[in-house]
Amino acid sequence: MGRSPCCEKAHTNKGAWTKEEDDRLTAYIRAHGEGCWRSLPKAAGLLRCGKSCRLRWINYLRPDLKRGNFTEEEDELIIKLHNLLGNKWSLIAGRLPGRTDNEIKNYWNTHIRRKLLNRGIDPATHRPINEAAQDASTISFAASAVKEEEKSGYGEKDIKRSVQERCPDLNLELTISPPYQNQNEPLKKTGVVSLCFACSSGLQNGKDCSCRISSIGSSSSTGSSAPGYDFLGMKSAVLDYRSLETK
DNA sequence: AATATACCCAACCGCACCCAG
DNA sequence: ACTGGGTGCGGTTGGGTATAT
Repeated sequence: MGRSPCCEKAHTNKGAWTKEEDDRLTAYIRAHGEGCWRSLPKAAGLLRCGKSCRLRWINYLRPDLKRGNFTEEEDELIIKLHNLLGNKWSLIAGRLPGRTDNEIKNYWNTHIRRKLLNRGIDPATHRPINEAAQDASTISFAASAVKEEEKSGYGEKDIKRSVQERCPDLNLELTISPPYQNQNEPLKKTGVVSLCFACSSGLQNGKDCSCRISSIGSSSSTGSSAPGYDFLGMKSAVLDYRSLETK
């Protein structure tokens, strides 16, 4: 059977958009708003697939887009979010106003990957490359949940549902486990260790480390005795995902 | 100056999810 | 419960541009 194609490919333009097409699309969306992408091309007089129109608008024509280079702060935020979320570019983009998932994905693949590799960090696991190779254990909640479910023999849908059940609407109240804890390194006597991103990525006391002072004597805002980790500037063992809503 | 190579990014493709019927 | 249309997402590709040889 198969699904019907999203558009009549024989009569649609492909490739780069012309100025005229951009103008038509922009004018139409300004007049009628977003949505109904399937019927939009015809209504707007465009020989384009609806998906293509949506992509062009979202990634290029939207007036609230922030063009230009990523700042150092954006870089670090992307790295932190990727460490937590993995390749969930749309979720990451949701935390970077004016940036699109496609833009962030491209930026990750062309700049940040290399940046992390230069730091000796595996961009996939956010752990030092040599150790990431030795131990492929997971670093994110979702990934570890998937791994657990895989062991138990559930299918992909079950896995996703399970993650979703644990994280309804991604309003997750997660306890973030440290991405890596060197077994040979004893915990600080207080038993409460607040790790900055550099440390949690395996660069303890590196030049990017910002927790050398805060790691002593700080405690989790939850008041629990569990170790707290400084993530996204929140010295807490719990990350509230309600602030990570999707677009 | 010409050619090769690397890099960047817009756009495409296929799949999965959501939801109305 | 099932089906199919609409939409969103992530991976990949291809063409343009910059840099190296």
